[in-house]
Amino acid sequence: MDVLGHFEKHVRERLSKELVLLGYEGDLIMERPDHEMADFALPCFQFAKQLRKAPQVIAKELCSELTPDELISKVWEDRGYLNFRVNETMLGMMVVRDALDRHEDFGRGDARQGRVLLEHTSVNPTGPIHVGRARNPLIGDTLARCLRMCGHDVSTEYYVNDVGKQVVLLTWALAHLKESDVPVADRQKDDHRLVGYYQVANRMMESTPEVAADIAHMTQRFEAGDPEVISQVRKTVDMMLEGIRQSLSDINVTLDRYTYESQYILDGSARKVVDDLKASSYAEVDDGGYFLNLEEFGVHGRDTRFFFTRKDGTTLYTTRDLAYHMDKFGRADQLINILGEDQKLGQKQLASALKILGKDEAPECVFYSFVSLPEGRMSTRKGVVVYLDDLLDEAIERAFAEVCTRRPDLDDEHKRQIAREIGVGAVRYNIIRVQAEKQLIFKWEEALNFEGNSAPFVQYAHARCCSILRKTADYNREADLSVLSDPYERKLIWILAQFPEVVRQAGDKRRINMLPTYGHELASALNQFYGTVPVLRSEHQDARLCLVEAVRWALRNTLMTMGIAAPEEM
RNA sequence: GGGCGGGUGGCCUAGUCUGGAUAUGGCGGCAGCCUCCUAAGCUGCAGGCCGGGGGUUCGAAUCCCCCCCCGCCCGCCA
Repeated sequence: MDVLGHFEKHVRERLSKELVLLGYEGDLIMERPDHEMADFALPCFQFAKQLRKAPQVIAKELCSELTPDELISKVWEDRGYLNFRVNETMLGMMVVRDALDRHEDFGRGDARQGRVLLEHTSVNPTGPIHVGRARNPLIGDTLARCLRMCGHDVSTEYYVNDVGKQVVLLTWALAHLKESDVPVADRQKDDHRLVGYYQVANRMMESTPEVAADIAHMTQRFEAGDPEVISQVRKTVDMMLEGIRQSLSDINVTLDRYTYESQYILDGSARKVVDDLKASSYAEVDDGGYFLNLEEFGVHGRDTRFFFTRKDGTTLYTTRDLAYHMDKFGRADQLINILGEDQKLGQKQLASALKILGKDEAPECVFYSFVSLPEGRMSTRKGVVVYLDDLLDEAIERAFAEVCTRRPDLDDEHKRQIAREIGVGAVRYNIIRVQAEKQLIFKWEEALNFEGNSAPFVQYAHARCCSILRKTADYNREADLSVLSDPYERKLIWILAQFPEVVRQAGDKRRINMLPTYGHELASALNQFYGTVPVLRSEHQDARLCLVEAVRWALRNTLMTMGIAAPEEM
């Protein structure tokens, strides 16, 4: 158990014992008030009814029984609250020691049972990733890192949509359009080069019936299993996917596995899903197309009919997705999907269908709202987009300019390295820091924010720690930490001590936005300490160096779980 | 029409699950701080009927009901 958790458990145990003596049975709720107020607080209103006493009286009675001990330095009553101050010296010694002993494992939870399969990104390979969709890989990758930090065994997966009209259309475009037919791409990466073909072909399909018929014919050949078309489509998808993979890699996102949708047609598992569903009592037919009646699964109105075959008997996207989920359940104990909010109904229907197929668990979903532009929604098809690659380039370029003015002493390669780490960090941080359900409007000046609540702020605090540590050849890591009693030191220790708990909660609650919030808070406390309390050449130099190194590990580990580099100088 | 999610100072945002003591921070604004460990920093000031209305409660940003605004979804598409 983490150090602060140990303190809290101790307080709870002592409280429970006293409450039993007072005649109270039941749970007790403790709070973490503002640090200036107290460390732990017990609102005694919760006991008033059962004990038939005023909260103030209960608090006073508890207060007189709960004498300070090794872990608790102060207990006092205040308007019905019983407040606690922990023994800050003890907390400081224990938590700094923990960080200095465990380094990159500081904050890491004990190994947990079961394999987690986290599906994220899974964007259609029809164009480069735009910032509207970038929320998906960033939430997914950060959650994966966070869950691993919590002690889970996590593997990540991208479901590649290589079946259907969209990819056939793109394939058709590559075969029938000349380079001169499409606008010149801004960059030579295949995803950017190819998206122009996709956009032009979409317009042609809408305006000229012959093209639409041609593409429809190609789609039929594809679905009939024509090996030539299938291999052509696969080739196109792989080109596009390589570009997407590169973009993901540029923002520190790598996936453990790419699973192609076509696999489930080829291996017959989609067909098996159709057969199994047809055999169920929920299956009905309308004009040759089979659907499930989901009335009793709480899916009402027009959404009740959940089709799983076309009238010609071929499978649908949803059918393949069912086969994919059956496959995933065979490979993991727990499924998590990161999805856009437009997938909610589909996931509900999918969960019902899985139940019909005999699975009693449903995948857990994290939904996010879309990022839009001030002008409205982004669309790859219409070309109304800001691509992730462009945002990233801009961020890195601005960071580079900033590094050049601040650190002219560094060589060019080093400056570029730091600029990359800052640019990537800023982009990741700004998307991750807001709650997933909140709708975002993309604004360049916000996405490129390098001050205040931003990645560079946290990275800078880390670099400051490194800078101090770098200036001392060596120091006594066994120094007496009980001298750390300055208010800024105590505040810093208190926030440092929250780290393991923050990681745990961010993972368990799937609320990764707690990580940037915490990172900012810790960095801010470090900056305040830095500005007020001298470390080098001070009377408590070694103890303070221990604290700085402990904070450095916490900052580094916070940044790492967000997929953001922790530069040693900037 | 139905379903789901958001609404917190000028702008953005934490907290809502698990109700508690003066609602978290940032941006922007104003005023200060670099002979001292990197000023991507620090300090101070101004700015809030937590969308509106009812209810539950000793106590509501948080729970319940109604309403308003914004987003998303409601294809034999993917």
